[in-house]
Amino acid sequence: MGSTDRRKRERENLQRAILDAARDLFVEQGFAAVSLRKIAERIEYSPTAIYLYFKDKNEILAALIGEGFELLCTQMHQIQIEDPVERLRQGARCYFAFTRNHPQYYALMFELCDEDFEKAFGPKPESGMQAFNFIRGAVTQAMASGEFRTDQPEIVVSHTIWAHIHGAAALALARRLTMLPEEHHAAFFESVAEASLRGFLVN
Amino acid sequence: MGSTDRRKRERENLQRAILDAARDLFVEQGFAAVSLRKIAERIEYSPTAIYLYFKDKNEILAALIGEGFELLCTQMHQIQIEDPVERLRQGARCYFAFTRNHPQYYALMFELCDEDFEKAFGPKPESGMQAFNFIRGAVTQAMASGEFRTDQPEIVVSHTIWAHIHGAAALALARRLTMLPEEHHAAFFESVAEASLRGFLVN
DNA sequence: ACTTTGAGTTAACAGTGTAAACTTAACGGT
DNA sequence: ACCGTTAAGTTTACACTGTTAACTCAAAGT
Repeated sequence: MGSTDRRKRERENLQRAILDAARDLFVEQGFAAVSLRKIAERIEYSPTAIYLYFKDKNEILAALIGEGFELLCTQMHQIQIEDPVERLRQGARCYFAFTRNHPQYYALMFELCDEDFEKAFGPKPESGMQAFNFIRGAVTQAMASGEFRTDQPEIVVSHTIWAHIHGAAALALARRLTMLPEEHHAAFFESVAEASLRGFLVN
Repeated sequence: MGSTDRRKRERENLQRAILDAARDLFVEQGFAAVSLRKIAERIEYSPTAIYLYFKDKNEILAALIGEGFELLCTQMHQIQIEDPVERLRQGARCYFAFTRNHPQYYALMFELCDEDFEKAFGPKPESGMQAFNFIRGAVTQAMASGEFRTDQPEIVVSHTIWAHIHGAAALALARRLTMLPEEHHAAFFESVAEASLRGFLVN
């Protein structure tokens, strides 16, 4: 036939258009300030047409969050370094680069209330946890190879490192680094990447 | 007279009642989900009465944020330990205790958009920065006494420590610690407090 | 006793998310 | 070539939001 194929393709195109418009508007004006009517106007459809593709406003947010995590995971997985410690360093840099290059996604991904979070991760939690598993894998390996101390459980060490990296990203995103002169920004992120590991290295 | 005094007192009482009702509702339902009408209903006044006491909804949020920082500062200032490193450790514990005991305030204080932030800190920025200055003071002292290495600027070290502590608090608040078994929670926070410092200690 | 003041209310507006009813065009089977 | 069905989209409507303007009314000052 091909005609049903075309319909399906058109459906997916519109869904994509909604997501693109929503993402751009969220970036420009923030999630709360964007109404379905604004999205509808941008894609030149009636507001209620969106409900044929998404259950409600939160669901389109959840879809964008999913995309954000996939994007982050893709970039993380491009890191192929044998040494686990160096891999962690590079992972932190990758994480920071993501928050710098896609602040819009990061804001959506980590400034959410619980319901939205579950909506985003209920269907595919594996994607959201892969960034964290990146850390866990490296920590496990570093402990096995003797580069990391083993006086604390791996899960605690992994969470500690994650907290450090996430904290720096969160402060930067919330524009809480106004006390830090611009010329020290790079040194700060490098310091975070290093300090998050140094406490766990042997000697 | 006394009568004008009573009027003034009544004014302040109602303002307090608005703030209390708003805080409780924000805790229960989140900032976005609370309408002025709900607040008004709880204090048994008409919705527009609130506008006689606050310019708009954001201003009542800003007022609560200010209260939150004052509360945090009060608790921080009760720490009177000479040794700067031990003071930092205790400060981190105090910070975590605050997020545990007043998650409602912490959420308001650190999940805000920029305009709200400026509204909250425009009038009194000193209060908001005092928690950070607590860190700076201790780091400066630790560098002077030789307990901390001095191969990085104090401002970078202070931010790094802040990022670590804030990151742990933010993860806990966003309920991102589901991978961490309950029995490891205390160890995690202690690990964060320790790891945030260990990278900067001499030998 | 009269005016002024200020606290509070009612009514209204523009904008929100969302559901239900309606339209319209394209498809599959006869 | 027609017809019924189905899917896509629109119009209309509702209950709710933050906020402004106009109004009421009791107390205070003179």
